[in-house]
Amino acid sequence: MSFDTAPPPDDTLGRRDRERLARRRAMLDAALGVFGDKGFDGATVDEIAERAEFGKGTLYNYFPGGKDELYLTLFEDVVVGNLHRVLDATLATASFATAGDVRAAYCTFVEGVFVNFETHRPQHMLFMRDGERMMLDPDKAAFFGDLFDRFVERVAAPLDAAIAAGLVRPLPSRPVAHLLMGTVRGYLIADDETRCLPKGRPKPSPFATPGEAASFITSVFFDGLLAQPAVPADPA
Amino acid sequence: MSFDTAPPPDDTLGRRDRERLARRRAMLDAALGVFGDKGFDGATVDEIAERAEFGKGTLYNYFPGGKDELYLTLFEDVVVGNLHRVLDATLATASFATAGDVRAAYCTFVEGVFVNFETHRPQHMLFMRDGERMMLDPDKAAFFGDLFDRFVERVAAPLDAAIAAGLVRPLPSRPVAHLLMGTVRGYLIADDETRCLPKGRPKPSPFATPGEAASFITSVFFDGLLAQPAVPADPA
DNA sequence: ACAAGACGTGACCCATCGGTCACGCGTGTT
DNA sequence: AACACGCGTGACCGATGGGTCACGTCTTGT
Repeated sequence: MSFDTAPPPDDTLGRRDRERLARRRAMLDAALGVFGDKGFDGATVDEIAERAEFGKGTLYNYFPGGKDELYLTLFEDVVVGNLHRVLDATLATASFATAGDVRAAYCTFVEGVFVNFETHRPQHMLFMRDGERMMLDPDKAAFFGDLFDRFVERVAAPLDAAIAAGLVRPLPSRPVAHLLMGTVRGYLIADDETRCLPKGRPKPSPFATPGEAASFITSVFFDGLLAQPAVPADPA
Repeated sequence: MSFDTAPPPDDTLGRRDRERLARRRAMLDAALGVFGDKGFDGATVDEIAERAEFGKGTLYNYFPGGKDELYLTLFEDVVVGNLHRVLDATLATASFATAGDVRAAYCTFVEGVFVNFETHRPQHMLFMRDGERMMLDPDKAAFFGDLFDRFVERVAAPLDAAIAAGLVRPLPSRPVAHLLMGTVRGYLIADDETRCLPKGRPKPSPFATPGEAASFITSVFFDGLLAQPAVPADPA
């Protein structure tokens, strides 16, 4: 597991500063691993320090806020950062001429989220699992709520354009975006729940690739379940 | 907060047995409150015992498995029990003649879940928040996965009928049910996340009543987002 | 009325863990 | 080469909380 967030090391930085940066990264990397494996409450600062191959004191030099600071930093930089980057690479750069374009753009976006999830499962499970727990603390709740809210806003923006162009039904865009993100999240959580099933029960989500799962969700979301209108699904 | 799950006290039981039952209930009730307020890790057995107005030792007499046993019992009896009862009262008794029937039945079901959620927020947050954390332990993961799986199966069954009748597109029913439950869950989680928002940001989900939220989700799910087919939404 | 046992009790035990701090090594400076 | 200081270090501390157990009380059966 490794970051793909940090900006390329800036050559204008002194050696000392670069070393500091590298250590910070190593520590966050280790924290990510431990948090991912054990969850927030299950993780211990000792184990993080050990995995980072530093003394616990050193860790507190770099992150005086301790466990919480590590977690929140990780969350904002890595998890939310990843999601925004997926968004940048898909929805944010899309332009719509037809309803099929909208559908395809959101499908690509959702697929991107799933791929990102596959690649960085631990940090996302961290998000899914412990983010919600943080809601119990009002300060953290505000922090998380704000991050989520900002993200939803960016997901909603292209929808507004599509609605203005008459390509999508005039539903309120923010609730739709909210629902879409909730769906993705709920799907991933529920999927994880059935990952290690007892006996030989058939998995309820038999999608082999993120692409299949994404087009399934997109199909439901954009075309609806009903047979009546027999939507001629626009090939991307 | 109080149970609405326990079967009416059986008169065939001796006084001793009825007392035991009542105490169990009081303990579970207290545990539910504390877990709901503090989360699984945040809750302490002492506080549960105190709120139940019993000694800690007594609590261990009734639940030798301690904290875990309390939590798992609670989860299965209360949370999953509630959901099954909602399902019994809605989907399980519905019969479909038209596509509108299907749509209405699932809308009622989703609304039922939302209403239940409003009424029993703590236990459901317990489910949302800490259920996922339990996945880290393989044994518990099997337990939760199985419960969820069984529930999904029941949600999927009416869909099969609707598909067989040609009312719903021939999508695989279990993944659809899986997705629907994931959506509801994701919606509720995301909604909770924005419940205590900083500043005066507009809430992304402005639905005042469970009914509105449910018909919104149903509309997206059944009619799709696209404007093209202009689905004539069947009034229930 | 007395004995016996069932059951509630909370003080106690000990493991765990987040966080601290006095020490000393190594680096860079004079 | 000697000195000084930044910084890494891990032993240590205090709090917390899950789980136990010897004791007392209250019911029950004789």
